[in-house]
Amino acid sequence: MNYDFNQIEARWQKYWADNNVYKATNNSTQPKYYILDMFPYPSGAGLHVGHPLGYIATDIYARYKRHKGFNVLHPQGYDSFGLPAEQYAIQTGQHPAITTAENIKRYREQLDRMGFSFDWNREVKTSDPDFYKWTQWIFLLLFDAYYCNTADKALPISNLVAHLAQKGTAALDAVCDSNTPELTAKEWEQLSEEAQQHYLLHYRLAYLAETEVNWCPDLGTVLANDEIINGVSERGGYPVIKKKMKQWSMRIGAYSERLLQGLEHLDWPESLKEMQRNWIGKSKGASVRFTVQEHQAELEVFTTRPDTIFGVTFMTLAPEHELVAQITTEAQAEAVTAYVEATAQRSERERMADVKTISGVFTGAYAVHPFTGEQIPIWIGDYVLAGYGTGAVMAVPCGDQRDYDFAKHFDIPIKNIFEGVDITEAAYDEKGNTPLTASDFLNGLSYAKAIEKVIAALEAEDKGKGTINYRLRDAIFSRQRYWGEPIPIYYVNGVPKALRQEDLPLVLPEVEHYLPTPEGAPPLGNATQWAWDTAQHKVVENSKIDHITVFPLELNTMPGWAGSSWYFNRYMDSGNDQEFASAEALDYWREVDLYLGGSEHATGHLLYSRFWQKFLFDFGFVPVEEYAKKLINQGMILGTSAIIYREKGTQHYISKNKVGDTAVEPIRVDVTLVNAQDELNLDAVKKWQPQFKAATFDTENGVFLVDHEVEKMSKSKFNVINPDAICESYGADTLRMYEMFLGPLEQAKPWNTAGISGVHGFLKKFWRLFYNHDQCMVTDVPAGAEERKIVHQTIKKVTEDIEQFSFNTCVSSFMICANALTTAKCHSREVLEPLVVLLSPFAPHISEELWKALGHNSSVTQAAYPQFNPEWIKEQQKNYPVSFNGKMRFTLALDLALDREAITAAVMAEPQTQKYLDGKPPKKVIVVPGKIINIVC
RNA sequence: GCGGGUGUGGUGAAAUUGGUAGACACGCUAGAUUUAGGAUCUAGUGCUUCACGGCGUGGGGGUUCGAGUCCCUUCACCCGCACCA
Repeated sequence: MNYDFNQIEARWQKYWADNNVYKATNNSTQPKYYILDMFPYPSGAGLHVGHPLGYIATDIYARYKRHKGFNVLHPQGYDSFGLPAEQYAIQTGQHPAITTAENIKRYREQLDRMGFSFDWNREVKTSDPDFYKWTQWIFLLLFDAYYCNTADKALPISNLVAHLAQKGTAALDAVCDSNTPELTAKEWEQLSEEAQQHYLLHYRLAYLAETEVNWCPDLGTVLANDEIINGVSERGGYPVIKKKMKQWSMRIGAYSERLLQGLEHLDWPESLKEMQRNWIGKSKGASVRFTVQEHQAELEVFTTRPDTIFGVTFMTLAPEHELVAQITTEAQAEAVTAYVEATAQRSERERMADVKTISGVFTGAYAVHPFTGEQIPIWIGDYVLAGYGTGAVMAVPCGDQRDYDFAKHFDIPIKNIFEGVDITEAAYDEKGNTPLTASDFLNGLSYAKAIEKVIAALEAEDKGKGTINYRLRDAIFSRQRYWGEPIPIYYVNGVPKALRQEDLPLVLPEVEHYLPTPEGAPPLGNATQWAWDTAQHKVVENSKIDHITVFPLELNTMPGWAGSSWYFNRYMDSGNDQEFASAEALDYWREVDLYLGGSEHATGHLLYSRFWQKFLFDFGFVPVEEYAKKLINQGMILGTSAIIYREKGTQHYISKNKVGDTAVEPIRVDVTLVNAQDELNLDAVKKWQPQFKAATFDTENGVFLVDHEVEKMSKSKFNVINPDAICESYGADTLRMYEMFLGPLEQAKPWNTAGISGVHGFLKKFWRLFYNHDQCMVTDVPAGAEERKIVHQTIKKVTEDIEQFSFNTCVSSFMICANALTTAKCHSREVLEPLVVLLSPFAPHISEELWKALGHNSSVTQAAYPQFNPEWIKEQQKNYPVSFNGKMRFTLALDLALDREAITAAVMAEPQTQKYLDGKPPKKVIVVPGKIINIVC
């Protein structure tokens, strides 16, 4: 019987599915272990070889943990709401649900082909109403909550209402919008019901507000900060501009400190934790209030350097700052309006591109210095960001380079407050011990002391206070899209009202067009039929007009990260239609023990999901505040694109080495059209795309050579390698082991199939330890000492390496072991049996088959993990001959040893050693296992 | 600019965490076997030298009996953030 992987793999995959082998139970006497992959978005391109890398790693670990006696939860699902399916719908009219279902089917086939041990009974899809019912439910929970700083947790909004009714905003310490007016209890009572509801929006954790948003005109939607990369949209790379819009937001800022503190105890990659810390961007400083001359207004600024307050020579406001219109003098009005408009029209990208150009305009207004009473001119400049701090800065040109440059550019005076420091060329921005001068009561003080003193003074005079500022901004939660969760809100006279829990899910309605309505409403405005009626809770049939006009529904949908912010809890109890998961299930599984996914989610999904988890924890719905104990980022598998050169403006292509000085442009061609020698298949390329039909090719030595570039694997770059093809020619077990063998899990690496034959050869060699053609080779003859040793070494090494997720070295260990047993012609059951179990997490199909060859009737999945036997090792080590060869050197007569401590003990017990030491204890014993021993006296 | 990371043969990479650097695999060379093979097996393969030997973990310096590993310095590349007051 030869190693017929295709037949073996298909058979065992069917067996596992038919027998529900990997079903996890929610109660077990075994310890639990929850292993999770970041679930994929099912794209139309299907899986490429990069996707399974993480799934293979978690699958190995899951299977290992099962052997070790754990009740393992290893689920999989789909993040199935998203842009590509919707854009396909816009182009073709095909409902995104159909596209998505097709893609999921394809994904599932590909995943099954690789032999993963997922518990598919628990599959989730974020676009499934049974799932998004609970996404909507959590949204309403957030809508119905505010953040109480006193309790340092989220509380029901009813608590806030009670407080307002009793004391107004007095003694209220809660997170709210910066423009929230203060109220007395009486004023609160006098507000109309509507006004009260509007007022509460300042506090709700899911709230509706007029905010500055990132608007992407080409996508026709707003985007969150993490969805913008280098000033353009993450999806599609379209320009993004700032715009004021009424949008739903999530008050994630309320959790800034807890999100920051929570990182301390997480076993996550340091780089990723650092990214989150930077994103949260905590900075300590002070807020200072400046009064504006001839206006009632006060100008509040945030500064990390309140010690430099006597160096202030001007103020700068962001062009979007709300005071701009109010304080600008008539003389300056024209210039200011022009500047504000010009800034608004610049895209985020343009604004980022020329940070060097200094621009700004004087408002004509003056602020009053809180200590000196001096007049300070108020300017506008786009180097001040509207979204950070208060959108206004006190400019200290002597201590801040940007203020310095601005002052120089506009000829604003610069006042030096640093003793003995030369600022004729640049600002002095070090936080050193340089004493302050010309700073009244701060004179002579260093940085730290001055900050302390000035904050005390500000607080004493009620002109400011010590404060902490976070860069983290509230997350915009509305998207003007069709293919997302409907927001379960309706409006009564413009006041947002929550749907009742029994009205959920608010099912996504059918629409004829997936684009915004002619009136500019989001795509849901096209819906003529909602399965929901506001007042009577009846199904509305063709009567949208009445109800929608009376009680319009929210037409925005939720962003892509809504469903992924809590899905890990759903797997614990995915079939539950009463709760998002039962308390019992949540108590049993608690949290994800191992989470694996890419680092690109650092400031998106991984931050939002921590936020939602903390919120659910505050309300007692989940038992733990952090949902992922340990997280590993797998490195991306990169593709190698094939590049050919086209002479500019022609259809003439030139082989790689003949390009020379010719002006050419690089064109990507499909990598599958290129052979291992970098030669392009010219016939195939002419058929591949019409533009090559009439092309001419300048070859060298009769062949056309291509150039390469290593980059992200993507359909648009024609460099995608499909795992199905690898499975077809080598089998899933080879693919699994080869992907692990490629290099360390965390490292990014280009895909190449150069080494795959080595791994495949190992499996064939391993097979031949059991079968020689039709003859089963397994014997009951005991193995020799050498063979036992190598097997025990392999058990020890592989087990240790799995625990450290060092799967590439595991594969090497298996190869070494197989080579040794082959050379020794050892077919002893005694050593083959533990090896099969050891190998089964990596190559489950072949292991099942060989387990059967050993005479077992059950699946290898149920087998106990082989134990490294220290007793046996000790027994062996008694026989290690040790020879003394010189003053400080011993050589052990073995090629490899197992345990450094054991060898040290053995050597110390040697009479030769005792003689050498002459009764004195050694200073240090240095052992290189199996090799050399040095004893230092 | 700030933060994080990586530099080891022709290639992917190991290195028991301070202990024979290059395990294992690809590739390459030679040979065996086979009708043939992208099959299997054997031997060799860091550089240099006919050889003894010498040199080797981006460069320079240091600590140590001993450094790829620790410290200082410098260079190169990758990733993230970036007018954050």
